[in-house]
Amino acid sequence: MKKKPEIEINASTEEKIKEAARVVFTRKGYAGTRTRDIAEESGFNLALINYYFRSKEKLFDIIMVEHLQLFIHSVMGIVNETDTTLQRKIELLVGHYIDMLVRNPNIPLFVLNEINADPKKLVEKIGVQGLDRKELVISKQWAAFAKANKVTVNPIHIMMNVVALIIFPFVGSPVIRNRTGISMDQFNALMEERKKLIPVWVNAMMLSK
Amino acid sequence: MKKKPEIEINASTEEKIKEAARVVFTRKGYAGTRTRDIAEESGFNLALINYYFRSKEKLFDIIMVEHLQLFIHSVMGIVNETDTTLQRKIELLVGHYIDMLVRNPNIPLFVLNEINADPKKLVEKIGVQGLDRKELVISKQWAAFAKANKVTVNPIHIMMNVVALIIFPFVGSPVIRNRTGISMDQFNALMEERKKLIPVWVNAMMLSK
DNA sequence: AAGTTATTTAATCAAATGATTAAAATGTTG
DNA sequence: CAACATTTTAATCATTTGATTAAATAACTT
Repeated sequence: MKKKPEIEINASTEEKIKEAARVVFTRKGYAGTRTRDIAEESGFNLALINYYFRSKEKLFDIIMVEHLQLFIHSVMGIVNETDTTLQRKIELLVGHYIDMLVRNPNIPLFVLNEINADPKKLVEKIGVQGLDRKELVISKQWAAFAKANKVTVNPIHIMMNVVALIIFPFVGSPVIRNRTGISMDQFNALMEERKKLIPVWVNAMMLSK
Repeated sequence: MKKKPEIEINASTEEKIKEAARVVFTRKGYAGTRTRDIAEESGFNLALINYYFRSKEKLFDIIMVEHLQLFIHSVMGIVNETDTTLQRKIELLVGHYIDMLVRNPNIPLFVLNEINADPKKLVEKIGVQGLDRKELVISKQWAAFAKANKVTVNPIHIMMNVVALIIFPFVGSPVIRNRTGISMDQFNALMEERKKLIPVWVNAMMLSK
């Protein structure tokens, strides 16, 4: 029976493989990734990745779940605060996501891609539900704000816009950098600016007639 | 020697294969598509697709070029008009692209994906340059507008925002529909609304302090 | 150190896949 | 219809690729 391996035996190798898988999957997608790519990236033998994780798909699922958790993590906390204003929440969310995306710029395209490849799978497999939107504090705050300011636009538009303004630059990064000729550093500086700009823009959008 | 085939012999088959390839490639990406998928989708034998187009990659390149042309097509005309206002140009561009995307909702993710997979390839292979931005009429219009209204924000932000507001909903469509529970028809209705809303929002953004 | 378990590797399999070939079917022309 | 060109197919190859196996190596326990 197991002696030392109480929970995780020498996490090093397993963790290295996962990290390599994360890199390759995120860059090339599921179909574009060969298990041999992961082996090479990790520096270990091909058989190792099947020894630790039973199959390419199992490994992929693990990576995907971790990515999605990164997306959802800590957000529920923010949106359900009772004594934070709607505007402040938007500031917090924008800042939180842009920070995360600067660190992991390839995640959005990867996630969107795989969701598109098989919409059901991720909805079923990874129950991302649990957000009964109408019950969220932020939803009520929006309703109150909309009423007070006579906002008539469908809130779905505003939601889409906030997400679009945050995420799209990262998805389109190669095109943007190619068309504008800016460097990666300059791009990141722009993203930093957006942490302050997006909330202002969103506010202007909500109040525009 | 060739008799009737002056230019294109029975375009039907070749065109059907291309159409099938367009469907499958756009939905599954390059790596995710097997030549057999295209054969099946087209209703023809596998060898046919290699008979008409020399290889999977050649066929893919053709599809990709057509998609990119669809993107660039007619836009140069709009942005270089001399007697159309900046605001009106934005309205025209937004309308043009949303119409196109409602008809071809899968193109953006497909294109972004493949650009990400190999940024150089598309830049080299398909010379999308030719837009010396500073020389465009719309650029000068922007400069004038910015000066007149004391706009200080980097124009790259505004460009990114316009593109983001147009394209992102289509890229995120599965997620959006899943989270909000709206149907495809309702989604398209929202997109229709955005043709009028986005120009207003963009204006509000440009003038927001 | 001996024995046991965990880790890693090289070699190999079977299925999937891009591509080719040779021949059959279809159409076209004189 | 005969001769020829074009279009389509079935069969087959050669690689690639996900996965397994059996053996070697390293680590740990007593």
